[in-house]
Amino acid sequence: MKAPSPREDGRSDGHSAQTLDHPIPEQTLRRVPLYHQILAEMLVAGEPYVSSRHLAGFFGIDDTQVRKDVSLIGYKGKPKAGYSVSGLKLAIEEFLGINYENTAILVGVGHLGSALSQYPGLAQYGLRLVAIFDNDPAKIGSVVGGFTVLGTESLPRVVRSFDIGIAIVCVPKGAAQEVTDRIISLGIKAVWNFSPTRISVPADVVVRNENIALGLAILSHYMKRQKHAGTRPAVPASGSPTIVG
Amino acid sequence: MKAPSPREDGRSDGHSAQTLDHPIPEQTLRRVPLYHQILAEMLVAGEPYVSSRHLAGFFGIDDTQVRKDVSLIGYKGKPKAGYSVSGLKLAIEEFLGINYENTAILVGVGHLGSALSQYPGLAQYGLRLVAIFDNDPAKIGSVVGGFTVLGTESLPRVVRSFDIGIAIVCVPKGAAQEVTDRIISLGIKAVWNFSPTRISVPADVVVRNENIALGLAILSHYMKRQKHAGTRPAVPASGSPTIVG
DNA sequence: TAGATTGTTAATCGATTAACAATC
DNA sequence: TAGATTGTTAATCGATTAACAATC
Repeated sequence: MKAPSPREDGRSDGHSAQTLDHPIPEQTLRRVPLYHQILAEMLVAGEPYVSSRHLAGFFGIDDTQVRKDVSLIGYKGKPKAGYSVSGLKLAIEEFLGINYENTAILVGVGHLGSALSQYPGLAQYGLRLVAIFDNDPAKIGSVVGGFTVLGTESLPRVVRSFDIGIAIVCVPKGAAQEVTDRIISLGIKAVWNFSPTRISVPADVVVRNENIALGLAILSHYMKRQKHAGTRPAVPASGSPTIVG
Repeated sequence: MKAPSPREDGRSDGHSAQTLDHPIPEQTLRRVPLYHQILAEMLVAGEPYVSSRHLAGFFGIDDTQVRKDVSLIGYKGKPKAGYSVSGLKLAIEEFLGINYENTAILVGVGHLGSALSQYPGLAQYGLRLVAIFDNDPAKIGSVVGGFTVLGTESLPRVVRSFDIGIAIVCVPKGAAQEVTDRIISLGIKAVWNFSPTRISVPADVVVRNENIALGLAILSHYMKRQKHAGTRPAVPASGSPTIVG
């Protein structure tokens, strides 16, 4: 198997469009959506202000870390009061770009694709699903989550008419790269890949390879360690929470 | 909203059981499952050896990084030849604990729970799903992915009879903490949480909070940056791939 | 005002990368 | 053997945490 050589063929399998310059640390980018989640719950609970210390407590991190992250996204708090919950939440949304509505299509209406097409979290983060596709004649024409499943021959027409920004790929392993190449040839610049394999894209396209099973592998390792840890004396009250992406 | 105080109440929302000592860097733990995925594909392709340089190429990282990671999991390569694909793959499986069969239950048979109960990737990583549960009378008794949906009153019986290790939680936001507490009271020590909220667990329980929408937030930020990056001259051939968990 | 909290600079810590001897 | 590749120690880089002045 040949490894991709991004320097030669201009393809990469990461957020290559981002790597041109790095003003925002990757770790900050991982934490910010977590803050957003807490802030959304606080807003519902009607809490007007939150301190960096309080926010840090949810993740077992240092409060300086929170202040630095907030500073990086360009939001200012009030000394003594803390951060405005609604203000910081909005600033994060602006920073992440989740209040711009992004139109999306989904390709591959299997179990996972079907679940995603009905997942309320997508709309919550500004994603508007416009159409779903499959190449199985038995599925084409059926209705899933309010969408009529279209055949892949309709891809060019739909992508052009709706100015689609994101393609969600949920096809089987063997079809993932081929489907992705085809979608990209239609002009789509962002791919959210849920197929159980990594895909490569040209340097001007953003891709995020999700792999649900990878999370299981990490969980599995911690379970194994925990079993063995039981044989050693436990150190009480020293376990602080860890964020594991 | 009150932040959890792990030092006081012994609860945390991370892999607290792991934080007692840290022999393995968190970043290594994130990369190792990615290596495994590539090695699995290479094994199918019949390639006997792989060099650290080749493996590193898939992720745009330094080959020294790969050698250090491999060294941390305790596997040895052959100078000049590289690593045995099957040997390293097996060593990773041993290290992650994914060749020990873990029995699991799944609670909450909504769209996502239903998709997960039929996801072939679970078995691939050593997870054996034993039963699925819901509290909706309309779902109880129906068959999803080969499992008859059980009512939650059957939880104690099933957990005890099958020595269940992992609970996969796919219930709505409002029910997640309550369901988790109940499961833990039955003796389960690992929770894989797919509900769209963070859950807290006692220090001796391992939890992994997955949130599909967080990935979308990160992708969204990169898309936004990419749009703006178009106004600056692009630096060609410098974009190396980035792993974004 | 006094006290609490932000924002930022400096110090520490950990992770990545470079250098290179050991090995086949 | 010569050349390629591992394994590991040292140097660099980046991220976290500590310290503290500024602010309300």
